[in-house]
Amino acid sequence: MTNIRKVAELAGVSVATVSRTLKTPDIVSPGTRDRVLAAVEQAGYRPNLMAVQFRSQRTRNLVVLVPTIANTFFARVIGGIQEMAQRRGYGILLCNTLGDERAERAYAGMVSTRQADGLIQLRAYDPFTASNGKTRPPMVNACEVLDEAPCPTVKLDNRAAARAVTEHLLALGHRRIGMIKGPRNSPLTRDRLLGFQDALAAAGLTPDESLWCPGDFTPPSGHRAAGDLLSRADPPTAIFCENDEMAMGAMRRIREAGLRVPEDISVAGFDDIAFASFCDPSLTTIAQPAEEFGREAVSLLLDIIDDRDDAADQHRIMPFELVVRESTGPAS
Amino acid sequence: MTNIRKVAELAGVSVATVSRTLKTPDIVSPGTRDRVLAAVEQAGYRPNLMAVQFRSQRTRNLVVLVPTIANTFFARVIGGIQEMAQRRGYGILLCNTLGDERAERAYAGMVSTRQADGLIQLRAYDPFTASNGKTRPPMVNACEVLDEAPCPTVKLDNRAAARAVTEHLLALGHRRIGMIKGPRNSPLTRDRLLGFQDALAAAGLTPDESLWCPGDFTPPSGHRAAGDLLSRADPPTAIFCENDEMAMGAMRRIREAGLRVPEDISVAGFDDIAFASFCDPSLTTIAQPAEEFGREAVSLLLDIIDDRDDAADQHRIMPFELVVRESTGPAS
DNA sequence: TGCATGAATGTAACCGGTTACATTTTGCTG
DNA sequence: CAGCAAAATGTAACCGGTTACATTCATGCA
Repeated sequence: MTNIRKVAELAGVSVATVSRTLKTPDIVSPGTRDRVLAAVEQAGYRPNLMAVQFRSQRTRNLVVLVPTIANTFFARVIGGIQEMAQRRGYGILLCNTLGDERAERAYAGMVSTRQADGLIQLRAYDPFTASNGKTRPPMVNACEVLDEAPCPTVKLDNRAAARAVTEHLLALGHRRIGMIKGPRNSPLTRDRLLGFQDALAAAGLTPDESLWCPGDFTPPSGHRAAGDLLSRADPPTAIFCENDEMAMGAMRRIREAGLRVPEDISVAGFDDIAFASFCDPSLTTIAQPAEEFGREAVSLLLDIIDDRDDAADQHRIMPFELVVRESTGPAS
Repeated sequence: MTNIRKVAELAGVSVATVSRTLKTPDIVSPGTRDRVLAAVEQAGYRPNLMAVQFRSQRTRNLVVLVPTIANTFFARVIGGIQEMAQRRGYGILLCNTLGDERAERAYAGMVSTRQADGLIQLRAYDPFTASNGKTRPPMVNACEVLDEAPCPTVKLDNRAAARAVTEHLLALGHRRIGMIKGPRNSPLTRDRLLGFQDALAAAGLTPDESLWCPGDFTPPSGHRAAGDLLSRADPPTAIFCENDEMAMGAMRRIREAGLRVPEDISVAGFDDIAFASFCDPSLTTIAQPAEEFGREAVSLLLDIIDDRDDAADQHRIMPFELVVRESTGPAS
């Protein structure tokens, strides 16, 4: 392996001069500089970044904990994370946790053990809970956010967005509205449910909890839940799904039952994934700036790492937009 | 920072004993072992992995170059990579390259500079081409594979798979079959096109190149290309899309034209992404073991890294399966 | 010419583990 | 109890950069 000593020897200078030529060329005399650069070229020298990182105690890597990379929305968020990280000179270590807290704590250890400089968590769980009293490693919580997050957060006003969807359905004359929820115990699911109830309450309706079905954000779970709703004696005229993937599954199930969307049943989703505008019928949903979530999370995290004073307590609320497409129509 | 010397002091032993207690506990006497472990506990000691990696010249990280993480198929492949890497004790550094060769070469540098131990490339490009005569860093090329890959590869027999799809369409009586291609210059696109031609030739048909439209594997490009095909004087009765995302876009466009799938036009895709079975109509496609691509790639890469002798020249062909669903039917 | 000053360069400690080799301790046998 | 092998532990070099501090050298001025 060609190291800095070999280059120094080749150029007839000391290792310090080689290091300086590469890091602060202006304090090296032009003659020496050229000689060193020629030697670098000749030896095909690339600095061993492990040594650099070790010396500087900075890896310039960030750990990202993703519940499921298979989820199209998260894929977009990761795209944004990746883009901003690259721009700022950081790499990302992707960890697909499948929501397993033990795995998340293990991955979070990569920050404690200096494999990475910070962590972005896309789920509502603090993997550093158990870390005993020590200073918290740099972390940002985005997308699905803890209520009392001990770190900066980036999230949507899920309650307001869910309310907007529900109000849209109410305005179309729907009164019995089914709900396909996300995983239990999630603040995100809870907030979307609250927004849903807010809208019903504002319209003077009492919510019917028998129309709330559990799901897990995958198309099959939406399919199953919709089947459940359709089998009721008095099925809903509209279904609000907490994400688009479940909405796609639900629409499929409705058609399998011989019913049409939106003529017989309206369906709304959440996230505005790429397929939302290409499926049939195209999906009414809430558009979120997914990539922007990622970019913002990286930005906040690097603020902590470079310890900007005001960085620790930043909480960003990202904008949403109700996108009305073909899957919702007047109540029959 | 608590380091190994602090722990050694606390336990009243040498740093070597601490190191041995953690790495090879069996060669340390039980009494000392307990004392050291207690000190580790008390000090809250976590080994600095940067130091470990630096010393051992192994990062236990792998770089993954992915053309677009937004593509559902790649998301599954990455899932498989991540799973196998984790199982073998490696982390993955994800790089979303968007097909930019300059970026790919830059990321590949992470291996040359020891930020990672190896690289998985999911696109047909060798980011180490320019590296002058040196020994090639460990690399595996998967999914979209170079013809004369200088490393192990994992791929599908794209030609045979495309032929299978086309034969299915021919069997349904289709004679004018449109083709929506992937990006030019891609061996993958070329092979799928060859398989398509193989089937036509075997059926005694002469291919009509005017029915081949360019696309880029995204839904909008499929949408556009389908519009193009429909505007022909004599549009095709079936369209074979080189991936599912374009097929979704194409189906959308067909319905916008007031035509039905498959009654008026059949559509077939490639990849069998999650939505293929949930869209309307569900999509006839080629199922690929996406996660298995990822797992296999990691496996081969680690074989090279641990230099198993026979590792360098392995080429895996993964199985495919034609999945016939609702989007293809008899020619009208 | 002698000396001060600053620029250029060299020397070596350092980061925190690992491990070859040296040294000490333990346990066993005759 | 001597003597030896094996087990346990300690010492210090090492990985490859960075950088504080030391040293050398050139320049300008009195």
